Amino acid sequence: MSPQETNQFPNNTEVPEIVIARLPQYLRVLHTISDSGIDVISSLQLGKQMQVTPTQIRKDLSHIGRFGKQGKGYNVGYLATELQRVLGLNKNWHVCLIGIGRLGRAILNYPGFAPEGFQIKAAFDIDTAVIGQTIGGLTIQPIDDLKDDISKHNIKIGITAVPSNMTQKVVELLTSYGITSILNYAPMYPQVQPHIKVRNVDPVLALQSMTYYLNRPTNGAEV
Amino acid sequence: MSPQETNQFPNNTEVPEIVIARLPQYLRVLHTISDSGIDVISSLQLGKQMQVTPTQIRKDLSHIGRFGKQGKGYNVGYLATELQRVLGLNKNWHVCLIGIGRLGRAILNYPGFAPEGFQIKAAFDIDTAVIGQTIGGLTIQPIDDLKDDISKHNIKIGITAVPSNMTQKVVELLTSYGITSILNYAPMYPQVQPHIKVRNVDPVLALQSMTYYLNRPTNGAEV
DNA sequence: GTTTGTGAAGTATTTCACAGCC
DNA sequence: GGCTGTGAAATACTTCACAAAC
Repeated sequence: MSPQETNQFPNNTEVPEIVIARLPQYLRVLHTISDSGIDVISSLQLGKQMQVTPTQIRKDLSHIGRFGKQGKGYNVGYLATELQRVLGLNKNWHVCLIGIGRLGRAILNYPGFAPEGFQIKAAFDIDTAVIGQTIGGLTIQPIDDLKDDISKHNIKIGITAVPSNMTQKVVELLTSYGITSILNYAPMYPQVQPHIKVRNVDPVLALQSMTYYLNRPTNGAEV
Repeated sequence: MSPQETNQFPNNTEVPEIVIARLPQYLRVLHTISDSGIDVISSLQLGKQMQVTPTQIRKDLSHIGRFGKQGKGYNVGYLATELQRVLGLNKNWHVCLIGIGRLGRAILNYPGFAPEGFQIKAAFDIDTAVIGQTIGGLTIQPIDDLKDDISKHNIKIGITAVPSNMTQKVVELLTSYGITSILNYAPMYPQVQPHIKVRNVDPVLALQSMTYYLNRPTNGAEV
């Protein structure tokens, strides 16, 4: 396949969402591999490093294109670039944050978003005691500015860090202004239309899904 | 089935992990339903509220027992209690935290764990500038105390908030001391033996799995 | 010789549909 | 009449196995 072919969608079937969710993980590992000076890697080696089967890597990648060379493997830099392109990570995304409580402040100060191309351009609250404060270089605004700021700053992603009982309302506000991607930190899962993507960050739920196994007799410990 | 029967394992086949991961979500919604004064709920109503199919709820619950009444539905309080029991959430769990950087501090101050029965009993770091400080009522200890503290405080769960390049080592340390449940905040997935459970909290990965859809022509937006 | 990309086979998970019970 | 619990059917996902490419 010649490089100038536009092959962003090699077939007309949907890429399974579970595959999409794995691509950023591949990308991240490719970056560390690239940093260590390795130029070419096989699905076998990559799979060993990630503890996934090489077949899964090849099958996943086959959903979005053909990036490898038989007998060789994948060019690390090229594959990373292609994954970034497919995932839309070759540009910056503008994000807004709703809810400047304890958690919201931590998010504003979290240094992990910007280097990955996610820039928090505006932050909102309803509490007049918070509005006007400057945190992490951003001045907190009243929620009424949300609509205008979304278009002004070309914001495509919303982060919600408001109390559970307000989250559904805030999510509906965001989607009514055209936001289709939401990262939700509240411990409840807002209901949205199918074309809206929500990812929930929920450490308590993660803990609660492990205690089940702490209760069992230690199966597999004989390994 | 009489209540005094021990039916914690209605059959000898494994409960799928994907089912276990959904049970805490059911539990959470049941609590809010209970708070609103409703005593009995059908899988249809519950499914509407959670936007999942009633069949899935019934099938999931059937893996761990029979909790409903035909023609009626589920007693909210009873089902919640049973889910708590099966998940091991009817007791407190002792947790330790490794890594007291910016993120670790936020975790120590996060008020969401304790009400759900997860108590951070000890916190560790290797930085002598941090060791000895008191944060959120806990005195930060050197990592060398980890082994003793795990047995002293009956700690069963570890939270890692150390840099990516140290996470694998810290996870191996924890598992070598008998920890089998780990909540990992580092943006890398540590490799562990099959009987060790790891849950990763990774907001950047969550964002990166949404940008794919932001790039597409808005499919489904015609709804 | 090595490794990809992929149909086919095999598993896992979800949904259907209905007997049995309230 | 309404709803659960569950085999059977359908769908989704993973793994196998191998032809084609290097």
